[in-house]
Amino acid sequence: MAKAQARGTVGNTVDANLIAVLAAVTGGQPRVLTVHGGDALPSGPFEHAHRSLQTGLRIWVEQQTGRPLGYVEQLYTFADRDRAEEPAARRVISISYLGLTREDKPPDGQGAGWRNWYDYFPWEDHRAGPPRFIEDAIAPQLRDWARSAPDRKLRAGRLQRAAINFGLDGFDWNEELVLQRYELLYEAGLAHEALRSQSTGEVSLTLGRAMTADHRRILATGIARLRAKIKYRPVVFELMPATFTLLQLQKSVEALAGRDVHKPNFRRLIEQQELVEETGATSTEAAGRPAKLFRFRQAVLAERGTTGTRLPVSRA
Amino acid sequence: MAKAQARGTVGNTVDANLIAVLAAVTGGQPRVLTVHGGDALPSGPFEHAHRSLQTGLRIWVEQQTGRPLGYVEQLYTFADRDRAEEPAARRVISISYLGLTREDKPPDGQGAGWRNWYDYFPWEDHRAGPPRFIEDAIAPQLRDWARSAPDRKLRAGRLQRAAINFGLDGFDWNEELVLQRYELLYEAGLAHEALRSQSTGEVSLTLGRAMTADHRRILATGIARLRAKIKYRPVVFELMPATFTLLQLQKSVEALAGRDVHKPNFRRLIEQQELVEETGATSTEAAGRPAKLFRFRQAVLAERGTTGTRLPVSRA
DNA sequence: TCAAAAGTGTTATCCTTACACCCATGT
DNA sequence: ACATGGGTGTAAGGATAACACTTTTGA
Repeated sequence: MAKAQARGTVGNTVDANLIAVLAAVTGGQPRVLTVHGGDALPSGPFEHAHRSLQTGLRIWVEQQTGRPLGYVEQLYTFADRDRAEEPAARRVISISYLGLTREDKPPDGQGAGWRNWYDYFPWEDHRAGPPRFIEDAIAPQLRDWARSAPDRKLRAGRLQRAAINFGLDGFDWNEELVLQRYELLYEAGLAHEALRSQSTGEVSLTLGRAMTADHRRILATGIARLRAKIKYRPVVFELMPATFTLLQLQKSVEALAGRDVHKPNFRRLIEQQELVEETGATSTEAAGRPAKLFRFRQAVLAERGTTGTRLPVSRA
Repeated sequence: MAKAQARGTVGNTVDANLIAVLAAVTGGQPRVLTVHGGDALPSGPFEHAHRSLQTGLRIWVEQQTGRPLGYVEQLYTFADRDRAEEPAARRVISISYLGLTREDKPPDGQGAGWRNWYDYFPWEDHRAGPPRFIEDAIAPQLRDWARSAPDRKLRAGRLQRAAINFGLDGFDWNEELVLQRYELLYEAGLAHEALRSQSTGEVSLTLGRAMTADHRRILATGIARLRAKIKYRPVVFELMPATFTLLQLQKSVEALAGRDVHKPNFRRLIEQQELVEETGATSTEAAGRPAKLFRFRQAVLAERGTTGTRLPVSRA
């Protein structure tokens, strides 16, 4: 039965590369772990000694960051030659993962550090409403690009894609379309990573920091996955300290989703779903009335195979 | 920046294998394409000549089945040694895909053929209510397995997992937990593919046909993904002929989801979402009053980046 | 006339979202 | 007093699921 796998494989071996989008939330901001002085995701080769891809990844990340890896899920595997920088004498397959941690201590040397992920995707942060530069700077450039299409139909298609993805012309903003937006900007020539080296090395405030190779695409994939996931799986808690107030929890969700949430309804939703339990203690860290401290009810992971954290978005 | 990728890769090359879950719906039954006389999924090596993983997969599947591949999405990549059959002198990475087609003509030779996927997962078909053998045969075996756990806590955990996954003890059936159910049976020693060769070669009517290597796990992953996806993306139409009646559409959805749907509400939901448009023609194929023929409104793919086909399930 | 399928009308219920408001604490 | 955050009540609107019923065809 395994004959087909043996046939024709000679000379077609590849290198397998593991690459991680490691996310945390600190100070109300979503962060991603970068290495090599920033702008590269941690990665390393999959070795024969590794029992599985995930264990290989864990080993690598722990070596590079000095921190154990908690929740991990696979993102995507690719081997496209399109965007490779080198002519590639040998073929490389990249298997990407999303990991969630708490940014409790600074990562070990080697240029590793945490970075606000909106540095790379400024247009994704709608917590104070849609950033003005979407209408002012991005939309015009996308419309120019649309107009440059050879035929009428293609032009209309491009305009519509821009409108849907960026919430223009009456379309609602959909925070999950992170990857589609990045791909659109890339297609429109507004996100080529090469731009960085050509220019002064300065970073565009509206079009974001570039990253090594196609790491920004992988990061976009990770953010999109996380934004979708927080709505139906209780993964936010992987990013929270052991105890937290409901406002802290809300701020974390908002940081990830990039949009504001309706406070009273958020609290009801969380409590009604019995995702958390009171610790009995209260916090006076923030101004105002002391808040009850909560902890995640680990039991829910066993009780429900499914279940998540719905977001009562604020349409205002 | 690519230094980390170069370091330490020597001697760690692997073979990359592409493997496909190809689904169709015919005669109201969900089918999966198998090769080698059945019980193996089509697969083949990823070659350096392939521009990307997906193109490699398309080439392979088209060779093995003589049919072009339509909608394709990546499922999962794995390299676990756990379930490998051979001691594995060389390491193999398998990248699995889900593809959707129409089973219009029989596939070309080489032992390829379409098989009802419930042959492999009999417990997944709840279209006529939960199969009686879940309570009669599967549940008792799972409870025995739970009882065999060394400590009290583990026993309780196993019982609860069984209940959640198979809809026992008052839990609702959740059709998306296909993979979790298979993994549970596997863990409980009820789904080891090895059983087939040990026994008379006969197939258990309640525990399903076995497949080569870990292909059944991959198939479970594909079914789970498809069942989740039909609820928020209009993918069913990939499996439908150019024109169809609403009942045919409903039957296809039911075949995939493995559960019945409320007819009047399903029709309203589909029409209200404007996923389809009338062709003007009617069909008298089935008994009863002639039904209007519809076609998928291709425009929706452009109009919405998102949107799907909700299921108004029949709780009866 | 009956079976089989196509369709329509309507209702009860729940969930989502929003609005309005009060409470407790520190400065 | 007031700013800041905590917390409760409730109502409008929409979506979901169910029930009851009529219509059109072929056998």
